[in-house]
Amino acid sequence: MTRKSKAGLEDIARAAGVSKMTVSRVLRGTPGFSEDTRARVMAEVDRLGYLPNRLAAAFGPAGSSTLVGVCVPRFTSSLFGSLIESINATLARLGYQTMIGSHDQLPEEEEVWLKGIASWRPAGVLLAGRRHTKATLDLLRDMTVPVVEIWDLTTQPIDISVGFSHYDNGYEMGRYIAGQGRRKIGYVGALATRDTMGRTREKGFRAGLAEAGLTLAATELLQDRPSFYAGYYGTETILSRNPTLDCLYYHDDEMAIGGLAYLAAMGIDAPGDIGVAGWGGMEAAAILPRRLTTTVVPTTRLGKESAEALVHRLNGDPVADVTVIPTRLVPGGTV
Amino acid sequence: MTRKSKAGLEDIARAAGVSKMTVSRVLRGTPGFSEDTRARVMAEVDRLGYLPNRLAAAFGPAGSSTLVGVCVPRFTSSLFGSLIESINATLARLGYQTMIGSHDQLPEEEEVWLKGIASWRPAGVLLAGRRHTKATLDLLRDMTVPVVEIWDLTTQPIDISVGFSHYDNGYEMGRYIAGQGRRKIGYVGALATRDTMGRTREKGFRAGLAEAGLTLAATELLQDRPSFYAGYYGTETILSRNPTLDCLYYHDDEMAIGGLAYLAAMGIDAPGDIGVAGWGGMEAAAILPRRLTTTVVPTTRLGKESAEALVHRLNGDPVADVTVIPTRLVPGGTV
DNA sequence: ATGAAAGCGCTAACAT
DNA sequence: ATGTTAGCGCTTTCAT
Repeated sequence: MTRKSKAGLEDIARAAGVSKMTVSRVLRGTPGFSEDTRARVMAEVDRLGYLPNRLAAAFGPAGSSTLVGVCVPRFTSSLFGSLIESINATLARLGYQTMIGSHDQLPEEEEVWLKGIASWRPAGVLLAGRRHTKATLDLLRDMTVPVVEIWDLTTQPIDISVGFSHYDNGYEMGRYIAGQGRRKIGYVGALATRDTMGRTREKGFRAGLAEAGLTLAATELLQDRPSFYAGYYGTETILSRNPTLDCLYYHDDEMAIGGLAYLAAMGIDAPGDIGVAGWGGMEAAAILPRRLTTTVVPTTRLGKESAEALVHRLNGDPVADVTVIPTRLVPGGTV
Repeated sequence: MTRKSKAGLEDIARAAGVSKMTVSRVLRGTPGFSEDTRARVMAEVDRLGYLPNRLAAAFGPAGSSTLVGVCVPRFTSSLFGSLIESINATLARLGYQTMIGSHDQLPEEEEVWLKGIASWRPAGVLLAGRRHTKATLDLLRDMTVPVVEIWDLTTQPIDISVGFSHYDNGYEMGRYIAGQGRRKIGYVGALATRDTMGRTREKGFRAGLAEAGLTLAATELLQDRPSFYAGYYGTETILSRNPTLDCLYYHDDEMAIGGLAYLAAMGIDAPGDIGVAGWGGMEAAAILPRRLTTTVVPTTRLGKESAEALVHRLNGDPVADVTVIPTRLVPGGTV
């Protein structure tokens, strides 16, 4: 089934009247051939439609793979979508191929993914997971390749960390909302049973409120993944149990927008009757009738810098252990 | 830099007192070993933390790679996000690893991506591109692996095709909108200079309108990629030039929702003053105050069926050359 | 500037 | 049930 009808180094060498080694040098630009030879070799490469076999190259003692593994919670989120877009574009530009995985906030799934990926001997991996299993950490150590932890900043980076503090994001929003005069504030989260970064933001949020002498009046943690729907129904639920809340902070913008849709459907005015704040800075948040108050995360920059950090490490260039990507709380018209 | 500190088949064989070949058989479950041997081998595998080297396995004469390449226009779209999610989940479940790429509707970018991927000798590829360069077609042929064209249905599938007709989607919406009594209809598209499937839907849309004796009254093709913003500004533009339009059909739901945001901001009522229809069936479309009229595309099913088709072909199981994934026009409250 | 030889870790084919 | 041999296509080393 997987027959190779293709020419190899040997075939080109024969056709060009040189040795395999010379062809290899020409192809990789390693010194050791004349201009005349180069031209002859390249002519044959084109004529025979030579397709390199990186498997063989990566397999050999040299072991130079250009495969990079990237694992995120999921792809169905505007934020992770643009993060992947940026990482992939950056890696592709630098000559690497991206292998993906999603763990749905389950460290065990990340572990399963990593085992499958590790056997391909990737040049490095980027992980957007909150937690890692012991087996994952052991494997990462054994792999002896650069590991970039992205999205959150970890206190103990395995290798390189590029991201920002979710705790600080929540804290900042807590202070902002308290400063707007809101007093009975609720939090609507998702993936209740899993350790998401949203929970970290919630912790920071509580601390920010505490700074102003407030406590979180209600919390609604849904089992579902964050989504527009989840925000819609989560709002319905939290308000049915706590009708007097005057502000809601959401796991992310999609949920906040879903919440706004619920409020609009019920004729509840935001920010008049109730304030709404999201997180992430998705594009849609900026074109709402009233722009959503949220924390903007520069996903494109984060993706680019994390991919570049990995490649710098591979090239032996100096890389900071921790790179902070600044986020920005953007007050909108909803709180 | 890429040193392997890991045990190989040889090490396990020595430790278990058998040959490499026996270890290989145990690991792959190929017949030819006793239960006693199996237990002994597996004990050593665990003890030594053996990590298989698929590079070597795929490289050999057997050439059994479990790498699959997937190329879509972009990742920053709710539809492609859930498509990738579904493809990746399905492939992972079946034991494959996903390598990604995006071509931004440029066949040349798909070609560049494919060349990078092909050298890793993937087991197969899934392509969501509208068009392919000649070099791409040649390379796909030379690769001798299954190729699944997804998203659109092609008249001449290279190998396997899983998708639906974008032309029919547009046609159906054209007839529907005409049937709703709209008469001065405009189309707001994106990526004007590229051959997108949106253009195919537009053609079908025109044909659907023609069926009712109507012609498209205005077209606004933006240079930008489809997005909420693009829909917002595209609507502003088309209406400033054609103030009397009574309905707008958009490249996708994100643009339609952006359009609705513009209309709301300007105090223009939908569907009262102007009708709005999108395409794709993104989740947000269903929670708007008035549900968006759109064509729902079952991205999860499409992803699953296309990935399964690829694996069936690899397993030698029968596969239909063309699989139609039905879409559904869902009338909402916007037209 | 060029070539010859060795070997990466694994599996198919062929013994025993 | 188990072992031995050969070789996948490339790059590294060490000649010349």
